[in-house]
Amino acid sequence: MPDSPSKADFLQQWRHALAPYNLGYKVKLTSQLMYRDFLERLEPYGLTPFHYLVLCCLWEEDGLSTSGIADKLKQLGATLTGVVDRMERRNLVFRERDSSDRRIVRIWLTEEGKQLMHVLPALGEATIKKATDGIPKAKQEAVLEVLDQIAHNLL
Amino acid sequence: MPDSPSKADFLQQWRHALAPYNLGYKVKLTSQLMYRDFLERLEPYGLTPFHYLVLCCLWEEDGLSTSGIADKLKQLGATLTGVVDRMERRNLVFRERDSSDRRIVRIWLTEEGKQLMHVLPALGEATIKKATDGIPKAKQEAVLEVLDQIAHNLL
DNA sequence: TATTAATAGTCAATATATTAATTATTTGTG
DNA sequence: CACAAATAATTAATATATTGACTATTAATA
Repeated sequence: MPDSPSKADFLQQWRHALAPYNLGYKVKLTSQLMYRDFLERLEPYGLTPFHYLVLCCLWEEDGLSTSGIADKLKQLGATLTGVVDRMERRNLVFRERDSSDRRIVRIWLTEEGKQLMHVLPALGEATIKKATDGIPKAKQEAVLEVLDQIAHNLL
Repeated sequence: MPDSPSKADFLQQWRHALAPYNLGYKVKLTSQLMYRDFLERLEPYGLTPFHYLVLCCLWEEDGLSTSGIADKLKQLGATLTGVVDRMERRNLVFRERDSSDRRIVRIWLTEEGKQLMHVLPALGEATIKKATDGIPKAKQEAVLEVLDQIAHNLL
């Protein structure tokens, strides 16, 4: 005889909360799979998806502070420090202390960082296109709304 | 004068592909926020969300191989090695070589690992409940479907 | 059966993430 | 003004993740 029926019943009752059926796991996996696909597309440029997120912020407003980027992306400052370190080494950005408030470090795009604006968004779009292939536009919109609502609920 | 209008227009055209508006970023953020919330609930037990995922697999079928768990969760074997190391140190599971095929390492629940089945799913549900507060059930179901479709498209 | 293939797992190097501690600077208040 | 509190950024320690290399074992095949 396999496991007693009570255990299977118990697990079935909690199915919505158990991996690999629950929302948390599915969101995590989706995030990971999109990360993998995008990382592969960025590979020829020696960039990572996180570099892209930071570049997006700076394309919109160059010279943001470390915490300004962190706020915009809902990331922790400590994470940004490491990412900006590697972006600086990769010659995408450089740091500069704010002269009027020397606690603040401002991040500026290099010429290369600026020029990538004309290349990278198309790569991001390619990942999104592959991911959402066959999913009706209305459903895609609904998902974006739900994700915004979840973020709002947890922030 | 601020930036030339052409740059703003250019970015507006790519809005759906740019952080923090694009699908990839929103999925990543949602994943991170649910991770943070769940991690906090697991803190009294000294566990992480990843430990929970592995435990879910083993509650359903104890004695899975490392790659069996990796397959079920779509994770890489190399990642599982580290996670199982820490779960073993935490006394949640133990490893055993398969006697008929000595390449295979089977992962077994300890008594503590088994007992947590009666505690942890409620914590996972609490995170999901907080995350999906105010979102109609139909919309939640639609999102789960879309996430499955995306995973299918990228796997 | 002697080798070659393939498979299972681990290890090493690097890049996110999180928390907690630390430094430098500025603000607020008595 | 002096000094405590708040803020910005970094560092350290630990835990995911990814790729590529490596070991041990088993399967496949000439």
